[in-house]
Amino acid sequence: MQFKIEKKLSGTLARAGRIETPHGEIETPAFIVVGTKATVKSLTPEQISSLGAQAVLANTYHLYLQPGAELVEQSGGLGKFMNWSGPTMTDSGGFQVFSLGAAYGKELSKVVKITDPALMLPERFDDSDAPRLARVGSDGVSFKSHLDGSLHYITPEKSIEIQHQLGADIIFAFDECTSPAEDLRYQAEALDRTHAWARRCLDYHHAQKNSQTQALFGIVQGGREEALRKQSARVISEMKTEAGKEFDGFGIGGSFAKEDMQTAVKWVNEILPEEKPRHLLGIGEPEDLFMGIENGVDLFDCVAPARMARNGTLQTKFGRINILNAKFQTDFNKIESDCECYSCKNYTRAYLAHLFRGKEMLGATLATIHNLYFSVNLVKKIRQSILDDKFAEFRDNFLKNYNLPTSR
RNA sequence: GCGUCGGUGGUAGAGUGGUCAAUUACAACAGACUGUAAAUCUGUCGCCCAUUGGGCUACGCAGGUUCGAAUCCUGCCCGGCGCA
Repeated sequence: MQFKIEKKLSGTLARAGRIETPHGEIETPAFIVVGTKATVKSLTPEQISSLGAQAVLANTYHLYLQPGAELVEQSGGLGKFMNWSGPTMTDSGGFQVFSLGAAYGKELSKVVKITDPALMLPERFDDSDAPRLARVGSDGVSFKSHLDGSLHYITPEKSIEIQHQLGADIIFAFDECTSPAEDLRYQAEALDRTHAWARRCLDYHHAQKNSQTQALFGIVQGGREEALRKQSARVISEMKTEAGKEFDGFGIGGSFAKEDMQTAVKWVNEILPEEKPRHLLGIGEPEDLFMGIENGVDLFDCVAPARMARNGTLQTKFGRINILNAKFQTDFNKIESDCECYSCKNYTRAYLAHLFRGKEMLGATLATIHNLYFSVNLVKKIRQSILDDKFAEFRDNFLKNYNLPTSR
């Protein structure tokens, strides 16, 4: 994998560039489409490609459980298996440490509000006895399968081994994504673990020949704490094997309070080496994309557009609409005026409303095409605005419209 | 005509003397969703005020029994089934 910066936007950390992988290029900044179980839910690869997506991110934990990493390997690797010929990535399973662990059964999500009850606890308490499917040990994480209850112990080496079998172009170190509700003591402890695991991932990766074709990104954690974030950025970016091998790029992970996200990203990206790509894991609402790019992020992935699409919420430049609202039954306009996606070029809001009310599968497909096009294309337009030196103008104009509280 | 079973909120369908404005599901109306435990979840869902709460009208129609009836009795109307 190689990364080239084409243009930097002065006065900010923003840059436009391109990543070369064995399966093609990714022009950055880029919005990577999520295909957790080797499928972007409801879409064929042709549809993924024609909406403009450049790469697909799948998940180690999910594919390990089903259908199994060996099987994917036998089939010729992730891309071959799912018939996606472009670049692929796999997340390490680190997010599942959070979503199936501390966040299991709770209302905690990847991004919380600073006023969230979970953050407002008068005192921290130990809830490690609460039901959860993932438990952190010193050596790795034990998972109780959400599919059949079977037990699995994932170590850093195991995660990399699975990711080697899956064979994506870019893979991630196994980390511990922490809850934003954890106290400083726990965040520091978890960060030490994430660093130790990163080291083991890096060592294991470079001991295998897969390291010649697959790139490994290290993940920065540290929660909401400036000192921890900066420490993590330094540790991960300076980490080397005995032979001097480093991470090929970086992920910025964690569960954020929305209000803290910008500062956290900035702290980190001011430290990470400029010449390597940075991926802001799991983030991708429009405001976040502008924020991330302005603060030096090259890659995003986010399930929100696809999930929202399946649940009937569609993106427009004037904000979201819920296609299930009564008024759309007789609205014969496009989902979004001026949108060039397949769904907008061929169907009306009224038709989408009908499909959703009838619970027809095509509704999910058309909505997903639109929402993913919206996010992918938004980042492409931001990229172009960097190349044209019109970033601030484009951002201000977009956000002004997007946040209009008026009719959509 | 006789017998029999049944008529409950937009729909289906619980309830069979007080804890019933009435379980539940669907529909309807809104909301949420950020490295996918998610084609999911949450709220509202007789009318009128209200902050907790209160008032009113309601379980085919009309009477009745009872302190109290969706629930019991009588008659009527409507529907299914059986026998003529």
